Amino acid sequence: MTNENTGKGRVTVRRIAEEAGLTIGSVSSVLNNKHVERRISPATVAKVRETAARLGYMPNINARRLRSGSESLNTVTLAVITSYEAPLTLVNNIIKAIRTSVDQERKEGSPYHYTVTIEMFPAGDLGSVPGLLAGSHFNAAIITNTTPKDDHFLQRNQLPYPVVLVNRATPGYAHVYEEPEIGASAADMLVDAGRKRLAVLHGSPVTQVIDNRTSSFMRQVSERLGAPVHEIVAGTLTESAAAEAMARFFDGGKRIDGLYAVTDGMALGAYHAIKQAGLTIPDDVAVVAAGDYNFSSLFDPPLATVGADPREQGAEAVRLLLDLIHQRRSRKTDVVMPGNPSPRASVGQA
Amino acid sequence: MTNENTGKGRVTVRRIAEEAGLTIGSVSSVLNNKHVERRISPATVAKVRETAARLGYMPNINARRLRSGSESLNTVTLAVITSYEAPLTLVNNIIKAIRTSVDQERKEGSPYHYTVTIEMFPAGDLGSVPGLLAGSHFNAAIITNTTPKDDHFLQRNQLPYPVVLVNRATPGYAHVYEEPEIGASAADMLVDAGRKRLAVLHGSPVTQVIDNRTSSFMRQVSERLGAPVHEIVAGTLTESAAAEAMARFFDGGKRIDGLYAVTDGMALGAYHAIKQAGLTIPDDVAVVAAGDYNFSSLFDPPLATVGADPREQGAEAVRLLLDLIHQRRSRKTDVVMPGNPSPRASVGQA
DNA sequence: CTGAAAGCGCTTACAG
DNA sequence: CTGAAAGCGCTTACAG
Repeated sequence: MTNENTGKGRVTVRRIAEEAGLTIGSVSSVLNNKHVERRISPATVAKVRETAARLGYMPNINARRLRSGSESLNTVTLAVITSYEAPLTLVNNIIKAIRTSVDQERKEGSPYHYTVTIEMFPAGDLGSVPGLLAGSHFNAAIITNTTPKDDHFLQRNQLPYPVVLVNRATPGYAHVYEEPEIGASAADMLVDAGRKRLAVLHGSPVTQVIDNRTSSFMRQVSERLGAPVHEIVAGTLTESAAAEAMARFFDGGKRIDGLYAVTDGMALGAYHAIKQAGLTIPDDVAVVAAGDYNFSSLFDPPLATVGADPREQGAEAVRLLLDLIHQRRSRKTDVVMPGNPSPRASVGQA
Repeated sequence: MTNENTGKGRVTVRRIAEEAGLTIGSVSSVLNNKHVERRISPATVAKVRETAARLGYMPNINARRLRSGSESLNTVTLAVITSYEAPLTLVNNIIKAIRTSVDQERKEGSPYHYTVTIEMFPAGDLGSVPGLLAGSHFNAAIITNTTPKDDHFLQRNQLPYPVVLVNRATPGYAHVYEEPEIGASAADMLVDAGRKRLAVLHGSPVTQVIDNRTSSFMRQVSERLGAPVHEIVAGTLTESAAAEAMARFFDGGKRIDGLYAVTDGMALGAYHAIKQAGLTIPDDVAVVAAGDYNFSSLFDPPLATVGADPREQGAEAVRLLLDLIHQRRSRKTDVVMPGNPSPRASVGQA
């Protein structure tokens, strides 16, 4: 059952042909199930199959696609690049949007065929993505969930193909990002509801968008109340990490009457901890979040949110990338996604 | 700003060379930023860049990777294939698991480099995935969220490369699937809690796993209570569709005291509708769900679940696929993920 | 039925 | 500084 290919580099059709005493043409025909039309003898077929299996042959996909002609000609490879610490919510929205846009293009008669690859990198190490600098792995990319270190990397190395950065403004690239004053509307919602002792709940990795959401909140609170804001920091951006961080905060005996969570997933964790602490929402603690999921209105009580619509953001990023590819928009285009403040029961509003 | 390439097929280095009066070697060197070491004149550099931009040149990634030598040699392309109607939760878990497994392999000195592509197909039209039959687009695949029609397709056309089917047993392939009696444990939980008027909440697309979850529940209820089960069918498997379907059900004046939702996302929607109807969980309606997310315990009240751990399932699928690739396990391997019944407050348990 | 050869688009030594 | 050529691994006419 074990692969017999030992230390001779990857197995190729040539290797199989040598091993089986045949030509590469015959080998290829059998491997592509063309042996019937090519009238290859059963013995040869069997020998090729046996040898390929024994050596653990895996075709070189690049060679196959290159050779397979017309289809390869119009293939555009799109990469969705994300740090792997970050939630995949945004990536999901991007993938779905690619699907939609590409279907649309095809209906309009576009000759292109798109392939989507996912690349993940450890936050701060964007440079480790293979083919990133050379452009040897994809024709265009949407990059998201970068840290400041990654942003510096992008600024030093202008990538030589169409790129859309989501949620981060770095000179020289096209961007789609959430209006940076999202946090200020959150602050307004809480202050307008008469809340005075406020906290912000955030966590790692601190991407640009998380940082914006946090700092614009703190700035606005300081401006309106002149009071400091508690910073509650979770280990990660997950629901459970948020619940733990909130529980620790309450265990420390601290009290607040208004909370801003930088994602609605974290708000779900916060809801749990608040209720566990015997407090009610919104009477004891009003809660507002920036939105990433699409079901905040189903929370109990329905969660007030201030973020940009993440589906629309994914769609916009894909639209922009395709426009860059087809040279319909400039590489310096910036699209700002407006916040969509939705006061709901969690801040005492219907 | 518009692409000047009109109707002459895709632009290649050759085309740029002709257009600029140069050789393809020079063109390639400039496009790869090798013009300094190759001491190419500034005039030539400018001309190449201008021409490439004007024609809207996009390199053929397959040719680049093929030519770029050693790296291409050991590249294995993995596809994650899913119907695009289905939630991407499982796909996320698979992608994360690939990342983990691949990192692990590299630490152990594997010479392979993995590339991940995502392919989506309209439920029931798996055959539309490019390169699926020929194996010309990837070396191995994890396929999930198939409908019975897709399963028939797979059975008729045995794919000529390693494949792992997730949540569906089709002859001739390796599988990872949830223990099919999940629904029975859900029924037991509700019946043991003294509930008698039960309903199941499900929706489209009806994949094998959704069907299993539903039918094993109905069978077990019928066996233990001898009573019929209400079937509440949502338009899709989303949270909001579930909320709407439940609201319609209650509006119709129907009453139940126990609900089984086939995903926990749907349970979230159901929670909302139940509370809206002025009912309490679990006193009026006990709720249990099969789990796809990882935060059911943060629901209010914490949601009882019966599903297999989706992260573990993703990890297992990837492990199996890599084993098939390296010929360490047989193509007929079946991995059954045991259910993990977690009674929680939503069925009246601590 | 099988072998020998062309060529996909590209990069990179090598020779001038 | 630039041109001409080899060759990545593969598939597919074409000639026997």
